[in-house]
Amino acid sequence: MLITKFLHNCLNEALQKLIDEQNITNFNPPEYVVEKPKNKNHGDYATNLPMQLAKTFNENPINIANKIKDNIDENDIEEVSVANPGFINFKLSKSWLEKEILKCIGQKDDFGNQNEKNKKVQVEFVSVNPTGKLHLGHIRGAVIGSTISNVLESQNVSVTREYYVNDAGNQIDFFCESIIERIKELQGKKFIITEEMYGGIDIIDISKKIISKYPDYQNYNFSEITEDEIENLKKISIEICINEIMTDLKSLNISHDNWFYESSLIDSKYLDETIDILSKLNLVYIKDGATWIKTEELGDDRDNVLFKSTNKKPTYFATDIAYHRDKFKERFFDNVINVWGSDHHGHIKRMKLILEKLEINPDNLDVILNQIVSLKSNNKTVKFSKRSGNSIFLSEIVEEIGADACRFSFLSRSSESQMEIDLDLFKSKSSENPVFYIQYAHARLCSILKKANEKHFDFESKKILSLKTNEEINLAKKIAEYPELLHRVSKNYGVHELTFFALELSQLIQKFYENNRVFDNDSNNKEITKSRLIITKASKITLANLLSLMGMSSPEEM
RNA sequence: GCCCCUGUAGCUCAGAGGAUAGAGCACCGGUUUCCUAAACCGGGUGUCCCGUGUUCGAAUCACGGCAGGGGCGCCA
Repeated sequence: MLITKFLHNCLNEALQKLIDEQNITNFNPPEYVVEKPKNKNHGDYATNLPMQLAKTFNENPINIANKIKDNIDENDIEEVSVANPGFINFKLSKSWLEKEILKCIGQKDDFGNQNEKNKKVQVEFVSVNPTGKLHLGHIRGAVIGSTISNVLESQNVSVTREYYVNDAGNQIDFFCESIIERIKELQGKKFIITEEMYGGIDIIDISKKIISKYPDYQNYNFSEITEDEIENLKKISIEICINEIMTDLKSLNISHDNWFYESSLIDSKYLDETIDILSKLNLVYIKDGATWIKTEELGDDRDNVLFKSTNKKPTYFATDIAYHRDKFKERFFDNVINVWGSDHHGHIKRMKLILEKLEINPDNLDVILNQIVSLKSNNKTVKFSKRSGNSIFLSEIVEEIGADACRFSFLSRSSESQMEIDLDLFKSKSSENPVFYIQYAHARLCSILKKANEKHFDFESKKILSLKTNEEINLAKKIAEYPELLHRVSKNYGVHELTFFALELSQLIQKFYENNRVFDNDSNNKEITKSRLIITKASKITLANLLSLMGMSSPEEM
């Protein structure tokens, strides 16, 4: 059981006893927290419960705290103390801690995992238009989405990682036009890149790949191209582009379970069916040749267009409505998590309003907005633009600083804080990235375990564990906290907490390593060696599990 | 004009009702016959953007400002 849950239970029981004793009726238990206090002198965990009760009990919180304290009787808690202005502090017993460490050894790769009820959750992330290669601005959502997926999976959630491919809008038309012009360029012919086209060098790259895979385009005469052939080239361009995106994502240790094509919603008539439902709800009307939806009536700022007047094609919003209906009504996801760039925030409200009309609980859709990543150079902010070609590609970053350092950097900021990256600083600092410190800690543990193996030290069968030094105890406490961390992150999606935990855990490991020799020349100390090998093993398990959830490697040597 | 996010140490950022506000980096000094020195130990005088309020208690909540970013398309 999670520590905080255990302590909550203890407190609730003690509180119930108190209420029974005092014959209090109509009692509403207050919201209170059990958390690790900032100051270690206040114990391992603390609660503010007495202060929250002060008003309803009309009594001094210290008195309440003492009464609750008297009602707590638990073997696993070594010490319960009351502190001003009304905290109850807990110190957990060493035997409890030792039990947790042995549990970790037993569970190995599963340590930290939970067996909650098996929910079905979809995480949709990246979903960048297939109109070029991924760049710096796309890394954040990719890293956050994949990490959330990993954490949820550890909590026994059945996760589908999905990429929504916007292959139906007019951006694709511009993309295809850009490809045609670049192929013409490669043919040595006249070409024009207009402002609305994609001018980045990645398009040249993709064009080259198209020619090498489909050599017919080598000498193709585009002045006579038919509609059908344009459609064909569009398909090919998207295919090649998606391949590039997949390769880039793979370099960051990311893969999706499902690639969902926007066009499939149109081809299957699922979009029309969905709009029909909204029509029957009297939410759809035609004005100025376009089809509109009455979102203002539902509470949005204004109405929105579903089908454009110019070509009767659906807008992004229209297909996205059908897409989300599909997620809930056809594929029965209990929860859907969308990792979106903050520029989509206006989209959330109207999507939720429509979901409600489609009899889907909007609370089952969580949107994680990550704030924009901007680039700073010479104290000036540079804006990314795919179209102007003003971007740094994901592949360049990964090549330069490595996937692990890249993931760590983007993971270590909370998603709602803006990131302004000075690229030169970002690259030059990469060797000082905390990820190497963390991995070094892991390598050092492996080195000890390797030595134990060489010496045929059997420390796992008899499991002797006796925590003595401060370093051992502090490290063990951190390890015991790990399942709590995963549970919390799976609820609040604050994946940046993982990086901070990894760093703190590594610091404790390094301190343990420096000050608590595992192998000693004195053969009388075999018991200590065995005990420390257990802690070493547990630390390695925890750190490796955590690194794996963050999508990073755990090197055994550095 | 309306909506969203952000403002905390020199820099990059955690902390989001609770006790003395933290970490990484940078900077200064020390540590190696011994499991990896990519390490360890020591060194922090902060207007928590400003103001007013709510509360036993505010960096955290409310209201009003200031500053930066994003959104308010028949783009996606």
